[in-house]
Amino acid sequence: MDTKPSRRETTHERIVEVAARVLRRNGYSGVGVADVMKQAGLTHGGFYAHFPSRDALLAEALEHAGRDSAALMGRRIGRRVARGQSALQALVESYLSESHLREVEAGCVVAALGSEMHRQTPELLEPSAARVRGLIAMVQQALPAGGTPEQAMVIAGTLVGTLQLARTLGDNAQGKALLAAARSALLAQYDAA
Amino acid sequence: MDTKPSRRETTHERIVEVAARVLRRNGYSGVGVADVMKQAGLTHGGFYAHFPSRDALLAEALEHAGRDSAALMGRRIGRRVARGQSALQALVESYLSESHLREVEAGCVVAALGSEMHRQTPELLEPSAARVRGLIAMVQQALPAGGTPEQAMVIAGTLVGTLQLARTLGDNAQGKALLAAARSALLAQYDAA
DNA sequence: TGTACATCAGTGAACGCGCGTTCACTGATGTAC
DNA sequence: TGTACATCAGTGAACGCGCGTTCACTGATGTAC
Repeated sequence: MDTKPSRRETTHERIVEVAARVLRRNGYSGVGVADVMKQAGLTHGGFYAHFPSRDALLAEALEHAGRDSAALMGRRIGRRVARGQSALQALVESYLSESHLREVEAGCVVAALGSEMHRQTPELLEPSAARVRGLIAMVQQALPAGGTPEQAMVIAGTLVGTLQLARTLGDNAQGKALLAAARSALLAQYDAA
Repeated sequence: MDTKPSRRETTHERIVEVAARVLRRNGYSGVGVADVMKQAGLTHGGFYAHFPSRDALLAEALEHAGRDSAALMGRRIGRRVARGQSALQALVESYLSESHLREVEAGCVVAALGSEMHRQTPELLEPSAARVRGLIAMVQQALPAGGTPEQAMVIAGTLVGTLQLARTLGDNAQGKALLAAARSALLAQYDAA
């Protein structure tokens, strides 16, 4: 059923992909129309043939970034589960990995934007809140049988907060110590094993 | 020993106080020189008699915001301890309170800026990282005897992440449920009682 | 205590720059016959 | 299959605005005698 995407659709998608990475790397206010278009191989004038406004791009970029990082996380979790880890252990160790510490622009959008989300206009707040709900749902799915929504919320908060603090302290012993502390605490408390 | 502060020092302090609030409310990029000066009752031209650059103001504002919110939190914790709560319970319930959910501009600077900190230039990154270490130290002090640095790190991460997610979901049932879930989980796990 | 002058905090206009947005135009794609 | 034309994606110059920063100036504070 999928018809081949038009040139226009391909370009649109490419702009959103670039924006989804820039958004995570630089934050909401760090996404510039001209910069994104340039990275997509275009000139900035054509932007408004694709989006009614910069905010409309950001809203699409948020969704794309959410799907993108969930897919990446899903692949990593899958590999760990195939090696015998529980779903929760795979999630916690993937999320609180040193790769995720470094790969901001491909990583969790909630960790990348968490402290800025509540300040956005409704047009961006709603899709941002949806990313938070999505993260909590992802954690919930990884919980062992009997895991409660409350547990999923707390774990999601711990993942996001710990990753942010670790990124601030840096890709060094201090940051890694934070990740390691949270990994072992979460697994000791919530993993069925 | 303190000599009365000069007019210049009083003004300087007032500018920093305003900036410390604006910084938490609007984020790093939301602090404008003209806006801060206006809120301090001045015109923007005088700014560079007080600070070599906007970044220098932000560095001072970070420190001020850290002391400011630590002092506020300290007072609230003191009142709860006087009523018989443990230090950890007082910290957790103050930090994850609905007041703190709402009072962004007087609240924890790490929660307010967490996801933006790692993107700052060294001049701002270092004072930001110092705020993170300060928060972890504050948690450590509230832990019961035998509490480890690793526990302090995880609790700090959970506090910061949960507050951010709750703020994003809003001052409503969803946000409050997040706070409540984290309060009971943390106390069940780490409070000596 | 009172006056004259030097110092200094703050004013307000101006600057250069980057950004989001608009728009007339161009060159390529694709359709009609 | 080939040509003529319409459609459409992308170009690049220009706009208005806000921002950080500079600077000559003013009015108030405080010191010297």
